[in-house]
This record gives sequence, structure tokens and C-alpha cells, in this order.
Amino acid sequence: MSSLTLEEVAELAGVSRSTVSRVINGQAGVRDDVRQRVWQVIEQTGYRPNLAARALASNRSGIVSLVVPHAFSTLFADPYFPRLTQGITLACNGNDLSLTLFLFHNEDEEARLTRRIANASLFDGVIIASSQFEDPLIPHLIANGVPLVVIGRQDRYPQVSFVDTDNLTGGYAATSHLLRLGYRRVAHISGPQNMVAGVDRLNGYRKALDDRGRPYEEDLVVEGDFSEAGGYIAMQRLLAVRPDAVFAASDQLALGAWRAIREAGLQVPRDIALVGFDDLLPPGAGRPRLTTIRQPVVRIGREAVSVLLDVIENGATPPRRVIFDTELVIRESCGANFTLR
Amino acid sequence: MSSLTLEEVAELAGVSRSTVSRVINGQAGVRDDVRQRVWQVIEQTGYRPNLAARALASNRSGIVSLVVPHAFSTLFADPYFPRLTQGITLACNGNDLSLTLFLFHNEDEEARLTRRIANASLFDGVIIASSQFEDPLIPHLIANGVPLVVIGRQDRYPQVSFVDTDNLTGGYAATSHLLRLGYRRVAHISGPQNMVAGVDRLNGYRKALDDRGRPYEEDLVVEGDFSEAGGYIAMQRLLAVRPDAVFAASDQLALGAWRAIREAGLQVPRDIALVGFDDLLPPGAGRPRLTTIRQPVVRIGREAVSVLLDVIENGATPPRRVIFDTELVIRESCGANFTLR
DNA sequence: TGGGCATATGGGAGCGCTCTCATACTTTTA
DNA sequence: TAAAAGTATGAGAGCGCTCCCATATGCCCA
Repeated sequence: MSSLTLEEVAELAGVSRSTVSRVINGQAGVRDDVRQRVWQVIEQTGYRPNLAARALASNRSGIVSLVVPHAFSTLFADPYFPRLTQGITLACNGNDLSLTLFLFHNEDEEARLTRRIANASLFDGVIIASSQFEDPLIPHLIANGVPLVVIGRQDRYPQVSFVDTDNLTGGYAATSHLLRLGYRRVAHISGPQNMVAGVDRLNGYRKALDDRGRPYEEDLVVEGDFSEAGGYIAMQRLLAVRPDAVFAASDQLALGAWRAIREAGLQVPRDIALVGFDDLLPPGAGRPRLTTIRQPVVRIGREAVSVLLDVIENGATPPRRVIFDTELVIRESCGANFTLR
Repeated sequence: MSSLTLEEVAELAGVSRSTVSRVINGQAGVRDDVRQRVWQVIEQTGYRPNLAARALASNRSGIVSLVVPHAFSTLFADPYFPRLTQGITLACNGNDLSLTLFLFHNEDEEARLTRRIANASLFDGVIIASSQFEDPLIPHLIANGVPLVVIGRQDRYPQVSFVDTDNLTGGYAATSHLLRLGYRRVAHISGPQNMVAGVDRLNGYRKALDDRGRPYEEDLVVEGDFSEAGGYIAMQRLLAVRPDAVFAASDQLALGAWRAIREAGLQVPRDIALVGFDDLLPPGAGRPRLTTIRQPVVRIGREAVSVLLDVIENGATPPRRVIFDTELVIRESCGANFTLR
């Protein structure tokens, strides 16, 4: 409770404050016997340094923050954010970092808290968990010189470091797979077009069509919002144009699409083949199982922390860019393996 | 970047450090014109107080932490934690608090980080998001006098404040509902019996049987772990004893049970009626829709923060106890409304 | 008009740490 | 053995804020 100070520990160990400080921070230049004596006192007394004082004196708090821009709805329907958070906390725990979480529930809140976050005095760095094209927080952080990593490619601010999935190649792989299986009318339920992930996956879809000399038909593409509900609505619209296959830009979208398909009295993959994106569904989440594009969400989280650490220690220039490969996971919903079931 | 200090703002406004401090902290005793002049300088310069310095001087950081004990698996399969986190961040945002998140991925990590968390120097208080009977962190925090709120009733440490759902009454309501509908062999897939929520819901089940003079049959109760996979396994075992209704201690358990039922070629509710607990499933998560016991997860999170704030400001004694009511949400999976569908 | 009181403002100390620099002590080398 | 070089330790200043107390100012009423 009434915690000890460095000074008191020093007195108990018969040395000076400076020496204790050196011992605690593992610095060289302390005789071994002294070092041991000091550690002994620290153990015995249960001394813990005051982090606020340390942060003030050293200008380093050991706290990084994770910002989820008004992702209210997305966060809770989708396993993506929890999974990402898992990766991030994993890396933080391993680096003696604490993680503060900012979750915005609406734009007002976001605006109000932006100032607090940009006020870096208590955070060594910030991870922004999203890839909207115009995140209002980014320029603030840049202006304040706050070390920053964004999850998701950033074209708008080229000086920003980011970690991302190769969404374009992923979208390409999903679509190609369906085309290769012989489907003629491959539709796409896209992600929101104000996010890079949404745009890139759509571009992958277009490129796959293009490379096979297939036309891009606007009717076959409907924008969703990455949620189950969004997929349901999008699929209802798509049903009118009778696709024989659908590439949904997230597993949740695929789940919603699936529901719409089922309600229309059709079956996956017999009537309509389905491919998702993320591979974040629990194994028991439906039969036939969903063919999807796997992205390494936990690794992305971990990498974001390690990039942030690098930026904190070595400065923001040049920006670091890390892009992870995706992987096509073939199950039954695309029709390829359906007989195996 | 090279941020201003109070002193510099004071000089610009032609007043003293103390006055600026008073203005920023909204304290009385500053003339209106002075107050305005100071605010003006603050706005113009974009001054933001250094939080580390403030924390050091005032012994208050404005940071509370949320600890999720090695909930690795649970967190990501279940919408419960994200939802709870939503409630907590909502309340934090409204109270100018930051939230640091500790997620343990295994027991080693938990042990290692316990010291850091108990070292309260940078946290004004702690919320523990779980209700294991023996959380090792709790005695540490009590010993260090760290303000603490636990989500979930705590019998073991009666001096601890907590926020909880009335799980017993909820379990009672679920079971009674099934009995009232005339089911003869009502089974229970329980939550883990090292958590209060698991135990209380089971006790509610027992009490409901008891009140109707029905015997408690051990065969009809299988312990799960709140996860979909756990529900699946538990249901496979239950299938052998042929229940005509199942009360699952969480929606995820119910989902898993449902999968097992389906795979056995049986139908809900025709062959087996099903009731869950939480009401955290997205509306589109299956047909017929799941009858369940609703608990106000977001409100629980918000209340936890407000209780914590109370503990921080007014001390830990007497312990605060808040228990929220549950609500039976009748849909189709219990068979009651099935014709309506 | 001046004493007394309330109110407004400023100055100093101190929160517990880090970091630089000076000093004491030890070892090496001519 | 003395000087030079290297190593271990301590003292002091300062990080930017809050909080207490002293002082200055304004106001009321006798």
C-alpha cells in the first residue's frame, strides 16, 4: 500500500538511489555483490517502482494504445477484432508493455477522444486497428510526432507504417478458384469501399475476371459492410441476378449470404457456391464448411506491436510496411470437395 | 511535439502556474475574465497537460485496467467478452478514463503479470472480468489496497465489490419454462463449475426441479465450458440418455448442442427443446431462433466502471454489490411458439 | 474610512524517478 | 612506486504537475 521509494530501498541496501536505479534497470557498472544485495532488498520488501514517476523522468511509459475507430457494430459481430486484440496483447505481454484500449461508439466520442490520444504524454505509441481511407486521427498523431502503426495499408499518408494482409491477392485467389471450378456467374459481396480491405478484395475479384477475359458485371457486385446482416441483405439483392457462385469479402458476409440462400430454398454449394475471407469461423459453424481465404490475424496483431516498438526506438522514417500472404482454404462450400463430405 | 508546460502557458496568459492549473481542473476561485484568458491561450497553443506528471503529483492516473484471466479460448469464441468490453469502454469514455487491457494467454503469463497489475502506481483501479472461485489476483490486489471490482459474485472474498447477473434466478426461469411446457426429461449442460456463473445456473436448474417435486438426475447434467465445442461434446453424451429438453448454460453451449442434435438427425424443438443463456447471438444465427435468458452484458460493464469509480473515491468498504435481473426471451427453440413461426 | 472577512492569485515544496557529472576507489602500466 | 586509465558509486538537478499556504485584492458594514 504505502509503497516504498527508491530512496528507502537504497537506504536499506546501504547504497544510493542511483545504484538501486541502475540495478533495477539492468544497467552495467554495479559490482556483483552490490547488485545481489540490492535485489535481495527489493525481493524482501516487494518494492515496485512507481510507473508514473518513471514515465515522467524517462519520457517512456511502457504503455501503447490500440484505437478502434467507432467500430461499434463490427467489433462485436465479427471475431476479427477480438482475434487481433489477442495478437496484440500477446506481443505486449512479451515486451513488458501495457495496452490501453480506445473503442469509439460514435463519431462524437471519436472526435472528443482524439485529442486525448494525440496527447502522447502517457502513451509511447498508437496502433490504429482499421484501414479507413481517411482516418481523422492519423494526421493528428503525425502532427504530434506520436509513433504510429496502422493495421491496413495507407496510401493517403505514405509516411505511415502499416501492417496488412495481401487482400488483393487473396481476393484474386478466391475468385480464380471459383472460376477454375467452372462457375459462370461469379458474384461478389464486397466490403465497405471506404476501407482498403474492401477495395483491395474487390480489385482482386476484378483482376481475376480480367485475367480470364471475363467481363466485370456491375450487377454481380453488391457492397456489404463485413457483417452477417450486411451479407444477408446483399445476397437478397444478388439472388435476383442468379449467380452460381459468390465470393464474399468476409466470413461474416458469407454467413449472412448463406442465410439468404437458405431462406430462398437454395443450397450451398449445389445451387450457389460460396467462398469467404478471414477463416475466423469456429469449426462447428455450419455444414458444408466454408471455403475461405485465411489471413493470419493473430500474427498481424503481433507484428503490429513489433513494428511499433521499432518505430518508437528508431524513429518513424522510413515507414515500415509489412504485408502478410493469404492462403486459400478449400472446404466444401465452393463445391470443390463436396463429395468428400 | 515539444509540448508546452503549465509554466509556459501561465506566462503567455500572464498568470501563475497555479492559476492555470486551477482553470484546467475546473476549480473555483478564479475570476471569470482570467479563466477565459487562460482557456484562450490553452486553445491557441493546443496545450495538453502531461499525464505522467499529473499522475505523479496527484496520485491519480485516470487509467483503470480490465483483467481477463487466461480467458484465451473463451474470449474469442464467445461474444460475451467483446460485449462486456464495449460496456466498459463506453463508461470509461464518459468518465474521462482510459482502459488498459490485460489478456492472459496462459498461467505463466498470468503469474508474471500479476505483480505488474498489483503494482497500482499507474492504475486507479482494476476490473476483473471473470468469476472464478479462486482468482489468484484478488488477494494480491486486496493486499495492495488497489480499488477492485469483480464481474461475478465473490463469496470467497466477501470484502470485494462485484457486479453480477442473477444467474440462479435465470437458471430457474429457463428450467421452469421448459417444465411448464410439459417436458419430462429436462437436461442441463452446465457452465464450468469453477465459476460462480456455472454453479449458480446449475443451482437454478436444481431448484426449479425441486420446486416441482422432480428428482435431480445426475445423468441429465453434463459440465461444459461455455464454448460451442463444449456444448457439442456435452450434447453428444446427453443424447445417450434421451432428454426431451435441454437448458444450456450459455448460447454458445446451446449452439454446440444444436449441432450435435442436428447431426444425430434430430430436430429442435420437435425432438428436443433447447434454451440458452445470454441472448448474445446475432438475430440471424439459426432457425428456429433460440429461446434464451437475457442478461444485460453491456450494462454490467458500465455498472462495473461506475462501481469502481465509487470505490476509488469513497473507499472499498462497505463492498458494493450489484446484481442485475435476467429476462426469459421466448422464441421458437423451446417449442412454445413454434407454430407462430 | 478603516478593520474584518471573503475571494483571487502566486510561490514553494515535493511527488519518485532518471540521467549527467563529479568523486572515490581500483587496477594497470612505465 | 607514481601516474594514468578505468570502474563503481553518489549527489544534484530536473521531469511537469498538484497542493498547501502566504499574500494581495476587493467588498461589506460599523
